[in-house]
Amino acid sequence: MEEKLQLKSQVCFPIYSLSREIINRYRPFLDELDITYPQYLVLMVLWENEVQTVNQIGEKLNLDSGTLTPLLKRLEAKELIHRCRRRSDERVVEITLTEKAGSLKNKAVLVPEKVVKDIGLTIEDLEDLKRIVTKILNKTKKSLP
Amino acid sequence: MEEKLQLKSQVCFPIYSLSREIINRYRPFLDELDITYPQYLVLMVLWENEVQTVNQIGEKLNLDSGTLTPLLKRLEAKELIHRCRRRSDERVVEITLTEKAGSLKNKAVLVPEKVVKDIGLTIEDLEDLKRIVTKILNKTKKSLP
DNA sequence: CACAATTATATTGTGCACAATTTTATTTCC
DNA sequence: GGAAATAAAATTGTGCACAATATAATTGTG
Repeated sequence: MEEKLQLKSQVCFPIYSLSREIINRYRPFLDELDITYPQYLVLMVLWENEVQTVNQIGEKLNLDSGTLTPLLKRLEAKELIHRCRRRSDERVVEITLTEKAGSLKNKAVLVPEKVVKDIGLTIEDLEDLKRIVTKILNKTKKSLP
Repeated sequence: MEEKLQLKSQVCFPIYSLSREIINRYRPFLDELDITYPQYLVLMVLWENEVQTVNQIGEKLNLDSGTLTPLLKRLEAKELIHRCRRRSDERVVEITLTEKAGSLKNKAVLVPEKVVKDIGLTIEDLEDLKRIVTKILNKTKKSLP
């Protein structure tokens, strides 16, 4: 019993720890762009497809409206997005990028490689990590109720 | 540039995503014990060593007092820990487990394997994941300023 | 011994996450 | 066409994370 409860034998703790650690490494670079990591993720989703509903963004990031609504309002306050209800269905809020967000993209694209270099990760590290994490993420989705 | 900014080519997003996913899988089991995942981590640290200061807990979990102080007060309110200033140095708050926390341990020890089974992870998944995540965590620590 | 520097924790403020509930709009089905 | 069911966001409330600052005790130094 003792062994099972030791932090070092836990599976989730290293992942939880690494997730926070990497986000902390992103912080100084994202501070320069005046955005947070979750805001950066939302912008990435939008850079891939410039018009999306709150729901569509939420599905891609696994975040609900309770998280997204205030986050999107902050992005709107920074003038990086517009929030506008769809004329044909007023329940839906469509999110679009502003020009300011477009010009941010040039700087944003450089951030991940800066972080990787900063930490000192190799291509092998990244590929190993991504392969196993993606594999397990797929299992978590398949095993849903 | 397009490719670099796609969510699927990001390193951190899968880890951030997996971390939240696993914590969500822990939730139903931890709900039965009436604790959260971060509270569970603090208890694990204490089950390894029954008397520790706030600082010692923070070092093991990489959490600061801004996070730990309110969390520890909630654990105290649940009567799982005691908080007591050290007589010989009043700056230090020593955290000790209550008997109630001791009896929780028997149930807590079973949680991780339930989660692993629930998701459908194999021993190989776990070992692969832990090996690469730990390797990268070590790099992040070595590369600190 | 006094006082500056250090140490340990607490406080404050912002921003996620997520559950539960509410609001408003749209469909569906008699 | 109107009530019930459904759908999309928003709201509310709790609990982390983390930066910045404050508070209080201890230690080091002249």
